[in-house]
Amino acid sequence: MSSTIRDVARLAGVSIATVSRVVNNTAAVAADKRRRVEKAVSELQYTPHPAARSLLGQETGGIGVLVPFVSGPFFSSFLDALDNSAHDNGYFLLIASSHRKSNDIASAIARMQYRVDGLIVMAPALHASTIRQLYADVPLVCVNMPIDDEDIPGIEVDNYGGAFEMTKHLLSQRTGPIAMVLGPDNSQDALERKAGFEAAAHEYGIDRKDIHFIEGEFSEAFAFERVSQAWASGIRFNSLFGANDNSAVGAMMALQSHGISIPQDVIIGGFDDTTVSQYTTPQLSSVRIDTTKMGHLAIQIMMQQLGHSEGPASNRIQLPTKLVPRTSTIGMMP
Amino acid sequence: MSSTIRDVARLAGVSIATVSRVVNNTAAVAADKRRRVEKAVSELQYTPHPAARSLLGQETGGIGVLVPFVSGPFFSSFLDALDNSAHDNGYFLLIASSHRKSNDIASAIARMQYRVDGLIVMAPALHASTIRQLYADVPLVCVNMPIDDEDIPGIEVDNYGGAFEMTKHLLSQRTGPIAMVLGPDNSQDALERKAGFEAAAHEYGIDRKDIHFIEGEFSEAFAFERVSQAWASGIRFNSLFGANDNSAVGAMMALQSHGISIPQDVIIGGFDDTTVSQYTTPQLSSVRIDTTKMGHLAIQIMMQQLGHSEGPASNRIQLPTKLVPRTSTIGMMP
DNA sequence: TACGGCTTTGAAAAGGTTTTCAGGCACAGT
DNA sequence: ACTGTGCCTGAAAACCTTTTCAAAGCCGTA
Repeated sequence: MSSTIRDVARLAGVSIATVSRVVNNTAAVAADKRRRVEKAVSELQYTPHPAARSLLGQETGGIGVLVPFVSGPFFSSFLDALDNSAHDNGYFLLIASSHRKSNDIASAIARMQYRVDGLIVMAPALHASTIRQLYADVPLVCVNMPIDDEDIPGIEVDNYGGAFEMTKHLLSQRTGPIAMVLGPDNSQDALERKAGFEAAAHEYGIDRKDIHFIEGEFSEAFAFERVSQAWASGIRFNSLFGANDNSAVGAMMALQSHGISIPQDVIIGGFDDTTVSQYTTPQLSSVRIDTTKMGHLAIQIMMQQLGHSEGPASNRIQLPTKLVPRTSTIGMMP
Repeated sequence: MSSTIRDVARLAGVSIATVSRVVNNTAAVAADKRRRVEKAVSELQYTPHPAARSLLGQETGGIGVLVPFVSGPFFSSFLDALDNSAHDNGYFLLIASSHRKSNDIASAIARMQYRVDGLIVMAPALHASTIRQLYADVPLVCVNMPIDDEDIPGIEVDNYGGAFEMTKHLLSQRTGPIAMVLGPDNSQDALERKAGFEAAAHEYGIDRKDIHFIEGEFSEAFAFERVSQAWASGIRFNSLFGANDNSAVGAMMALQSHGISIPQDVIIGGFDDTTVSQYTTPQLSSVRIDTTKMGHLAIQIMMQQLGHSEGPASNRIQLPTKLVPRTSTIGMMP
């Protein structure tokens, strides 16, 4: 069915070495032979077998990507950016999701052995050095996760700063008791957001007993339930910060179902600025992470690691976040 | 760094053939040698080089996936299901997006040559036989696109039926002039939805001059603009069907910005039942496609093609759609 | 004419694995 | 003791490509 370099050589009346030279444009070949080879290549629709190439230690042309989930607006727009940039650089993506379970990560990485030229990993519950240990032979770029090794390049999101800014925004609109729906506690980004929240609350002099933490796991349903419980059990607050948009939306629904008006009674802010935040009523204020830029940067750093380009000056980038105020936090001061 | 089958053989004091037999469990091996080999394997952390395997015509363990976009709730939840099922079957995914441009599809497929054991393609603008031609050597499963070859397995979404049902729903709530925001006209699914819409409108005896088509391209912004224009230019209708949720939401925003109340003045239905439909005000009625099931089925059919399992009885499946009525279509009869 | 240097070419090795083929060995049956 | 049978094992071929090495051809110069 498919033709090999031998078939091409035979048809063109040259040696396979010459065919290889023409195909890869790697050395001078006489004009007439070059033409004959090119003709044979297109006639036979010859494509070099990538396995043979990578067996010789050549590049595979693949970049492995590990994310907690494939779906969801946050991850999928990151993947989209990754896909675009990779494609532009002549690479393709091998994608695997871990669903936040770390044993899946190990097996996914094992399966990528020898198949990729580099690895882009987002695993908020793991440390970069753990990943590096799992697959040491290949350039690694860590995104949005704790990077505990100087030498591992990566992109860190300013979760702390974003949460700090959002919390300040909330408290500047409405002071008094405040609540936060947390994220999963093995998740570094969730912890950083919590820290930013706390710092801002302290800066505003909010009394410790007026700071309420509500458990969450980055999901709308869970947040709905826990916030509902909290409110029913008498916990009161003037403003609420959700560790991500899902949690904030769940909280909004829960409070509204208790007859609370947003933003008149309670103001709410989220994190990630996913698509939904524009469609809730009121529209949800959030903290934007530029996932597209994050994807482009990740590939850019990877290309640099692979020696294909100059890349950014440093291979350790802090990605800023941006407060996006909407109607869920715009209310009158009491 | 990484060890080869030769290193294992040397350490265990056997031939490489024996190592291969132990690793693949492909023939009887004396108990003591087996143990020695296993010890050596774990000591050296030996993993067979996939390139060498696939060079021998073995399976690569990869499945290529081609989708128009990676992001967006519809595609990403499909990808998520694909990823889960593939992982369960020991396969990993090579993902590429075409961004609806067909030349990208050709190059993406070319890049997957020899790297995958099968191809799952969703390319609503292309025909299955075109894809087959592009890469003939490998099992193909086509999803949500026109399948013009008896022998190509695939999953067809009942776009016609879904649109028919939604349109009937709309007209049963509110008769009279009706509009539809179309999809891109090279997109088979968009055309089927249009056909279903027309059929239902005719069945309800709606006069041809009371059926308005508004251009669209499956995007919210585009729909917003065109619907706004249409309304401004005096076109009137009691109900509107968006070829997908994005278009329906765009239309809703446009009409609301003209002071029209949904559902009091105009009722609106969409298609795809993406996440946003639950967050708009009013909530958007839509037609659900079970993307998770779609992904599972696609892998199931692929496994069957690869001879790994029985799979469903037929490898040509019509995936039903389901009407999900919400508040955007619940209004009083005039 | 002879020789050095340059360009172009092909033969062959290497890369890591699976699989075929044939040989070796032990054991049972005669 | 000899043969047949069956199980284990290792050598070697095959998969497809890139790259090194050496040879061959050609040109110009001494």
